[in-house]
Amino acid sequence: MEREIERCEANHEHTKFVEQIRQTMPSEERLYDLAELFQVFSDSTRIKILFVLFRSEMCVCDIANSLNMTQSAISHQLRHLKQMRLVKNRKEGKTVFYSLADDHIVTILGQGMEHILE
Amino acid sequence: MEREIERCEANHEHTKFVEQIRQTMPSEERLYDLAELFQVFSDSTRIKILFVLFRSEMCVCDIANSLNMTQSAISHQLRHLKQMRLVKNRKEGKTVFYSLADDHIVTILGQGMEHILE
DNA sequence: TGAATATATGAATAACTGTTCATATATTCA
DNA sequence: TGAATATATGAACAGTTATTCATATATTCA
Repeated sequence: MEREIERCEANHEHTKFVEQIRQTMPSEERLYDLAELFQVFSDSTRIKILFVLFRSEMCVCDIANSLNMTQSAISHQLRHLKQMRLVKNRKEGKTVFYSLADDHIVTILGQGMEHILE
Repeated sequence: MEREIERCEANHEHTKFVEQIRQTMPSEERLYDLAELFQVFSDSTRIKILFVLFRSEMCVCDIANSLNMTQSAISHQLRHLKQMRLVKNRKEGKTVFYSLADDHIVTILGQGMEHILE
């Protein structure tokens, strides 16, 4: 798709093109939510947790052991993951089992992995 | 130094699992790279830039105008996007045109958008 | 050449984030 | 009951980050 090249000179703030972009851009709120979602993927501890849960549901203690980290650190991160609806949990006695919430997670991680391996 | 493994009742049943997970997990380096990639998606300014470039290539000045931000702020962010190979650029005289680097970006943003709209 | 323009970048700062530590809550079972 | 266990959470601290400001670099053109 070819496009006419616009020169950067004073007063292009109101060019048609810039106006179009401003109008077709998702709302500030959605863009913020989107950034917030990816923010959850932006920490290697949280990514590790997701990889672990990709295999099967697991309790907090086992996640911590698998990743060689403290229960507290994992619990804090699970909180973020849950808030962003990337994981869900179920309680069984004293134990809380976490699992992946939906399929977007696998796709997103997969695409990310493809990108960095290119 | 290896941390002491914390015991929980559930853990007794899953010790073998924990070992398996440790072995099938991607390397620390890859997990770190993956987190770093998503970190780039985790700021709404950078997401806005990607949305703008999704439409067509564009010079720094026009991106700044479209988003109503300073040239400096945009330039700093484009640097991050370029470092992570999410955008590429070409120079034409004084002007530098940026564009999306590959298709993973569209997929990742699309999946993210689907997730938050659910 | 020098003025004008487009972009890049270093430093500073305010805001944010992940982990640890201490402790709270919730559940089981003796 | 109370002890033991699993998880959650508030506060603090160290490290990171996005923007601004000032300025540098690069290019065009008169």
